[in-house]
Amino acid sequence: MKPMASACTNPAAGPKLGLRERKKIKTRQAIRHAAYRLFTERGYDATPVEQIAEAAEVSPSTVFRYFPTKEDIVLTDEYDPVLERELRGRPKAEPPLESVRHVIVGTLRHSMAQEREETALRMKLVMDVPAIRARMSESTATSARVLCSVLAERTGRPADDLELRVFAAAVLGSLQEAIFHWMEQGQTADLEETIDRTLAILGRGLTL
Amino acid sequence: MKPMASACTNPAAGPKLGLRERKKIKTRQAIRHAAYRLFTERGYDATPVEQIAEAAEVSPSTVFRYFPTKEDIVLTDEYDPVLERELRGRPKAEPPLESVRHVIVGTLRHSMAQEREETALRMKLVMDVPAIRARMSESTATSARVLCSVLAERTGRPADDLELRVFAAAVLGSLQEAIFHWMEQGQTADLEETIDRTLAILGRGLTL
Amino acid sequence: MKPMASACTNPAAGPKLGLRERKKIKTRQAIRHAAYRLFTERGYDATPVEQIAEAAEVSPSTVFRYFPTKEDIVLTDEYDPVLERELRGRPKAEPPLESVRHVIVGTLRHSMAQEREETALRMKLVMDVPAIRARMSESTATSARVLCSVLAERTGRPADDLELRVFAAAVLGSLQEAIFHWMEQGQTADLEETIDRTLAILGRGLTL
Amino acid sequence: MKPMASACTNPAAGPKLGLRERKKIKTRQAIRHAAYRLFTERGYDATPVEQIAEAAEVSPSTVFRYFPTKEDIVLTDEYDPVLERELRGRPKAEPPLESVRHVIVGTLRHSMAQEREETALRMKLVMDVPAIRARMSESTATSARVLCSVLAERTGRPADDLELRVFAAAVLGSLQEAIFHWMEQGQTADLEETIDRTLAILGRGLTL
DNA sequence: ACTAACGGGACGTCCCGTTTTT
DNA sequence: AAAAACGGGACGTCCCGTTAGT
Repeated sequence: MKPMASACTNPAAGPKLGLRERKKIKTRQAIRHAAYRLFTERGYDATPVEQIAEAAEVSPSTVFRYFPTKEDIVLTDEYDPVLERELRGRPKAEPPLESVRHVIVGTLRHSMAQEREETALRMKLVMDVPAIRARMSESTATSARVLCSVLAERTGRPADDLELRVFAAAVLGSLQEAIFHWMEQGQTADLEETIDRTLAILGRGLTL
Repeated sequence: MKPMASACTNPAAGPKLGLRERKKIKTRQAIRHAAYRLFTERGYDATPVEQIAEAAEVSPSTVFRYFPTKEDIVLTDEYDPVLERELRGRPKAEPPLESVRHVIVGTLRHSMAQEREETALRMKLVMDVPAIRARMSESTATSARVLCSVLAERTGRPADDLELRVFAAAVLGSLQEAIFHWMEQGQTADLEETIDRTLAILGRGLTL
Repeated sequence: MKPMASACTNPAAGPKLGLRERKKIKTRQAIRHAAYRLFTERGYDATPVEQIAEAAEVSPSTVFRYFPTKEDIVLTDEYDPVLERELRGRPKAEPPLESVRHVIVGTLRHSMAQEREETALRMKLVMDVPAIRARMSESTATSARVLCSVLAERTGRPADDLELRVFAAAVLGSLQEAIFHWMEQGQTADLEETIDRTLAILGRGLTL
Repeated sequence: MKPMASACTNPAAGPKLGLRERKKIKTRQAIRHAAYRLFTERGYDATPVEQIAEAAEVSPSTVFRYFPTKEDIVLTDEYDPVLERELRGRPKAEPPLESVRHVIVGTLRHSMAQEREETALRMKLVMDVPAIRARMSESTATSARVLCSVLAERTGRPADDLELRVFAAAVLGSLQEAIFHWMEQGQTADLEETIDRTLAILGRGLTL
């Protein structure tokens, strides 16, 4: 579940990390931030990696060392482990859709509070840049697998059960659509409420 | 709705087309066939447009005129108009999910009958080649818009109604997943039945 | 047999070639000449393709269109067909070693007369630049195959006959060594005589 | 003379080496083995040094310290000193070609007995991978120099005598060709006999 | 009109030398 | 002293728009 939020790679997180580790995290963020800024200013396709490197004050090689491709600058995040952990933390008896709802809403709320700017830009990029939107589907697929595996465990079904996979695909696909919808409305609506409505639609069965 | 089938661009289809038109369609198919063959032999990324052109006995420029990008060779099809027409042809009173089911199953049955080879390869490519799978999401998005617009008309809702969009996203996302599932099972199951089950899951409401 | 001479790609050769063809040959030569000049001035490794392109007044892309790799600028030539033709032109009854001698000496004489500068530089590059010397062995292998096939025909043996292949390998290997030897002597000796001696050594049987 | 055999760097060989020395040799072998395995699995060009390092459980820097370049992993061996020693060990009066025959056959027999697997893979790599085959010629050139110097001593000629160099070039070139021939025949023939025949051809004088 | 050739630029890979941590 | 990370630069591939020949 990385739809739209970046992982919380707070450099001050653990005091256990060596200087090296901390520096790496800082570099990673520097690159991402520089990229986001430039993407906003002049667009994704019009921003060569070289300029990102320059803005982040690293060499292009370094950018590629951190992010295998340019798209990964936007897409790589560390959310799936979070998703997995949070989901496992929900009570076993809770209806799956309800668990998902809690986790999503919670995560999103956190993102919007901590890194509103960046989260919003990320959403915008996913919406607007075809190359990124395209790559996004890979991310979603990964999250879908994670979701499946957690639900498989909880329900005792095999992880490649059709129903499980349909569940995951429908939920994640719809959530992305919900976010797009919300953004196209100018972000005027209440995002959480939009998500609630979306999942409710899925829960009640698709009729119109 | 192009998930996995190519449009029926049979050059002998309509006797109405002028010689020029028919030649164009033939070229288009020659390129596509050459591309498919090469993609199968050596992989998508390892096949430059130039080789496709060579195999199809046209110039790279020509490939380029027929398909704006390489990915479009795989993805461009002419299905959405078909989808739209078929959907409109369903009785107004029919539940939307049922209409979709009819259209999808019908289309797929036709594809598998007429162009089994190519349809299968196409599915395989969509599953296996990241770049294509990625672009696929664009296709799906387009189909989603078409689906929305038809349903909007039928239900009298606005085309950007949240519920409509969630409906479309959930249905199309799940269908793709269903097809992947079916392929991973070695295509042993009955595809139509798999689709029926998938849509039934969505219709009854997502519970596990 | 491209050991050290470049093919005679005289642009004025055939009056039959269209403007397009002639221009291509000119471009090819322009690139080669520019490269040779720069290699001489500042060394092979120290000359990036970009500078070659600049000097030849074409774009780097064009350089790569003409020569798949930088090494090919030095190594690609069109000599094997010449070798083959000339060899076939020799009387069937002539001892093979004698035929080879004639062809080599003749070709070399021609190169040295027509393009002395370039031939010499080429030899020097093959001697001095490891990467080129390395690639040279590929060239030699190709020539060896050509030589084998001609001799196979003449003698009625299969082309992969051990004796044939040993013949070709020994001859071509020794010739290269002879040329290196001649160059290291400061090109003071008579090259043709050096070659004669070399082949005589092979002909009489390796003893010391 | 490293045509195809790796030096016997058995870590348990000499009890004289200090612990440190032995560890170095082990690392060297670990890297080489890892590299060989990966080259076999996925090809030479497709295996970055970084992966080799990973597989050998050392850092890329370390690989780099042991082997100046990637190609050296395959090519660096310690055979020339062996060649030299063995050659010097042959009786002075023995015809040079006979001495060479003895040494080559002996060495090869040993390699095939002790490290058949690795020797075979090495031969295969030299045949199949252009980059390695190319670098091989460097090796051969070095061996040729060694061969020349030994023969120079024995015959009292200068080391850069044309005849000496032709001798060495012809012998080593032909030997490689013989090995290729033998491999292409599916390694069915007797390798030693093939070598005997090859040197006999050279000894009797090149006629067909 | 059609097609070949070119330009220009981005991408991503690799290599190897240098600087920084550990 | 060993390693990790970085810098810098070259290479070669690809794409797609433009120009120029046939």
